Amino acid sequence: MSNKAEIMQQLKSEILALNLKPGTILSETALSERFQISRTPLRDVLKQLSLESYIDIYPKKGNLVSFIDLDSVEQMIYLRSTLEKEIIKDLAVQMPLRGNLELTQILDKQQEAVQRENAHEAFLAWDDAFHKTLFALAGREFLWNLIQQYNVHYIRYRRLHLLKREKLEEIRDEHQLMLDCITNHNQESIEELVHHHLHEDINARYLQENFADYIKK
Amino acid sequence: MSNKAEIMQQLKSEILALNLKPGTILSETALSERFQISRTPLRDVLKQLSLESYIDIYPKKGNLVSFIDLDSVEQMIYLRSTLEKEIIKDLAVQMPLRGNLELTQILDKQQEAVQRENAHEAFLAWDDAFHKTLFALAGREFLWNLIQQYNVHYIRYRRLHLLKREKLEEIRDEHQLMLDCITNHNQESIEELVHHHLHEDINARYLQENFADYIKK
DNA sequence: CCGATAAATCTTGTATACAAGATTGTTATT
DNA sequence: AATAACAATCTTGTATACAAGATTTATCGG
Repeated sequence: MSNKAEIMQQLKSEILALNLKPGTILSETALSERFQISRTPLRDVLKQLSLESYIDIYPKKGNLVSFIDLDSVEQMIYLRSTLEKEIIKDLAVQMPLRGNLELTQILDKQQEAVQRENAHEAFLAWDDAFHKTLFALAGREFLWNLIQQYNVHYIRYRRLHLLKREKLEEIRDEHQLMLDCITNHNQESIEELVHHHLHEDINARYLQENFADYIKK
Repeated sequence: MSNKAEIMQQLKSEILALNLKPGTILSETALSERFQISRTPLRDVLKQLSLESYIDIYPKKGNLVSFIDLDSVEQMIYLRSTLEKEIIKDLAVQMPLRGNLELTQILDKQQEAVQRENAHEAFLAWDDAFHKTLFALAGREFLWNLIQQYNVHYIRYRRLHLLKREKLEEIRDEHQLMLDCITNHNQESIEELVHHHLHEDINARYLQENFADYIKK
């Protein structure tokens, strides 16, 4: 572990996995000892992390792992919901041939994860893969990547929800319904479907009560 | 002119105004002499400029003002169009009381700019103000700011179009129509209106022919 | 003259010493 | 004991010397 890209990836994944909890101090000197590298390249990494909202830099005071910003979460859900409605409607008009196969394979893997115990991580990964593939098939990978750069708060928010199996099944089934709409060229139900799919599990109160010290006030 | 924020603002505005042309080399030593500051803080500025696509950093080679990426322009227009359809529909359902006055005042100023000669800059500024205010009234300033961080290519693209007066009048009139839809709670025409408004002046060929050396290949 | 190789000179990347602000702890005074 | 002033020690911010890669120039051989 020595170059900047690796260090950044490492810190990002620790923050997203909540191993580095919101509020944790990331001091330059401590990190430079941990990664055996000088402060200068480390500052590059921290600068980028702050631009992507992983950390907050307080000049001459220190760097804190950012608290989860529920407003940001709501805004990103609105953005994703709006965009995905449009993208899925586009796909219902025309989709690349390979699309049906790719999406079906992902749904199979996700179904597998629903059945397994302790497969929460895998489930979320296949969930992401499904949505990312929708963007890609519509030629909107650019916008998927743009969203990812602002998704720290949303990703951590979602990870804190431990969803019951029935909920996982519902999510997976809704994916199936989306694919059905696309293949049947049925634009009618898409808006409501996508809106429900992305807004359903907003439960700010649950987080406020159980993880108050992770949340931005 | 000495602190980092000022330097960044200065470089951003020179790039957006195309005073710094795409492809121009921004060497650290040259900039450090110009701004009378050492390379370290300058590198912070350049890092951020690259993350917002103002420049491209080629490691150990140099920093170039980025070429205008027409794909990015198209993607951002799709994003804005999709979002603004939703936002204006939201406003047609409910808008803060102050909204009507604020938007009307902006439209007046923009009308003034249409009449004046050589008011192209002012026209574009009021155009931006109108759209920004729509976002703000809908409680979506967060998303407006997000878009701005990826707008280098779109802003420069739009600036290269020298629009005729008839075109300016059309743009301004469409703004008026949008406001009418909102106040009349008329959701019907919004989709088509917004789509036409943002997609109309895509004329990649014009740029390709007249500013080929500004465009990313 | 042409081409290849090497050297000089660009560029940015990294390490580190020092500057300066913020916080903490201590001490003196009431 | 409480408070104010000061000092020590944290933190990050900046300047600069040096390292290392990339490019250009020069030199030498054919």
